[in-house]
Amino acid sequence: MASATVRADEEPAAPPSRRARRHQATKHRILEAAWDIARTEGLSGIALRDLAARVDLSQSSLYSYFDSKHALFDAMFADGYRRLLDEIGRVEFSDDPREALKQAAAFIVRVSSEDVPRFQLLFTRTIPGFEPTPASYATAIEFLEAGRSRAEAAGIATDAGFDLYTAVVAGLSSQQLANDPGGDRWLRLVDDAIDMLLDHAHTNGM
Amino acid sequence: MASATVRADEEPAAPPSRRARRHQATKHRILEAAWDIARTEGLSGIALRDLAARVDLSQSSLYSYFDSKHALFDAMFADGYRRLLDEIGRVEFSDDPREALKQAAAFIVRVSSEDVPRFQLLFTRTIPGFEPTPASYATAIEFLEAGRSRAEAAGIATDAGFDLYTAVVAGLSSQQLANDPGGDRWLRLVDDAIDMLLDHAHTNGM
DNA sequence: GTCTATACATCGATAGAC
DNA sequence: GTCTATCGATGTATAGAC
Repeated sequence: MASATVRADEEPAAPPSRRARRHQATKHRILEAAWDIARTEGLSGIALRDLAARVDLSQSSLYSYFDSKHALFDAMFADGYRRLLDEIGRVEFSDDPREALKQAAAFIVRVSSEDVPRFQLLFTRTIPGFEPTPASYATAIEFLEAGRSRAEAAGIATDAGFDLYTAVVAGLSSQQLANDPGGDRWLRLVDDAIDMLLDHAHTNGM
Repeated sequence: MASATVRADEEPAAPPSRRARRHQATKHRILEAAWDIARTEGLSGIALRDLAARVDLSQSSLYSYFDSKHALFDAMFADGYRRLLDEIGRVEFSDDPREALKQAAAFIVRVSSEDVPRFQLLFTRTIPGFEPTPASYATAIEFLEAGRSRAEAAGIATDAGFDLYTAVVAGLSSQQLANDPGGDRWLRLVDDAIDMLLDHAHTNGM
C-alpha cells in the first residue's frame, strides 16, 4: 500500500472518485426502491425483477451492487437503522428526561406504524434465514445504546429495566400495527406506559 | 329442506357420516403437517407440494380440502387459537387473581417462543394480504375475551388497561423471539411486568 | 457496468381421466 | 377424491457479449 502507482481500476480511498460516488448513488436508489416495494407488497414481495425495473436496470445488473438478496436485506437493515438514527436525531427532546423518554417512545411507535416493513426488518425476525452481518448489526447496537442513554437519564438503571422498556415499546408498536393499522389505539397509550415504567423502576430500583 | 328424500351424495348433518369424519381427519392431518413445516421453514416456507408429500397426497388433492392457500392459513389461524384455548384451559390457575394473571402471561410468552409461527400468524400481520374470515376471527375473540376476564379479575378495569396488558405480553414475546431465541431473557421479566401493570392500574384507576 | 439471454427451480392453481 | 400432467407466472442467479 506504499506504492506510488495506482492501477487504472483502483481509486484512492480518501476522496471518492466520480465512479465510486455514482456507484453509491445507484446503490442508494436501489435501496429506496426496495423500501418502496416493501411498503406496498411487503418485505417478501420484493422481487429482483420489479426492483430492477424501478431503477431502470436489468435484473442482472443488480448483482453489480448486491451479491445476493440477503445482501440487499442486509443493506436495508443497516440503512433502516441509519435513517432511524438520523430521524430521531432531529427530534427536539425535552430537558425533562421523563418527557424526553416519552417523546422517544412515541416516535418509535409512530414511525413503526408508518413504515411497517422497516419495523419488521429491524425489530422482528421476519425473513427466514436472514441475519445481519456484524457491520450492519453495529448500526443496530448504536441505535439501541442511544435508547439506553435516554432510558438511563430517566432513571432506568438496570439491564432488566431497559429490557422491559424495549419490550413495552416493541409491544405497543406490534399491537398498533396488527390490530389498529392506521389508527392510534396503542400509540396514545405511550405516555401512560412510560409513566408506568419509570414509576415502577424508581420504586423497585431497576 | 323439508324433503323426505336425500340425494346420494348428501349426508344428514346431525351424526357425521364416516365419509365426513374421514374428510375432517385428513383435514386435521394436513393442518398438523402445515404447522410442522412452518416450525422449521417458516410460515412462508409452506409449499403445497411439500405439504402434500407429508400427508401422502398429490399436491392437487389438497384442493379437495382447502380452496386456496389463504384458506389453509385461515384454517391454521382458527386451529392455532383453538389449540391455544385448549392449552391454557389446562393450566391450573392460582386463586390469587394477580398470580393467575402472571401465570397466563408467562404461559403466552413461553408458548410463543416455543411455537414461533403460531405467534406470528395469530398475533402479528405476517402474511401479506391474509385476513382471517369472520368465523376464524371469532376464535381469536374468544381467546382475547378469556384474557380480558383474567385481567379484570386482577383489577384491570378499563379497555385502555387491557390494551396496555396485551401490548406488554406481545412485547415480551416479540423481544424474546427476536433477540434471545431459546433463552428466557424476557420470559423471566413477566412477573415483574405484571406487578408493574397491576400496580399502575390500581393507582391510576385503569 | 450494462445488457440480453437463459438456466433452473419453484410456486399456486387448473384440466381432465379414472 | 385422487391422480397425472401441465400451465403460466415468478423466483434467484449466472454466462457471455459489448
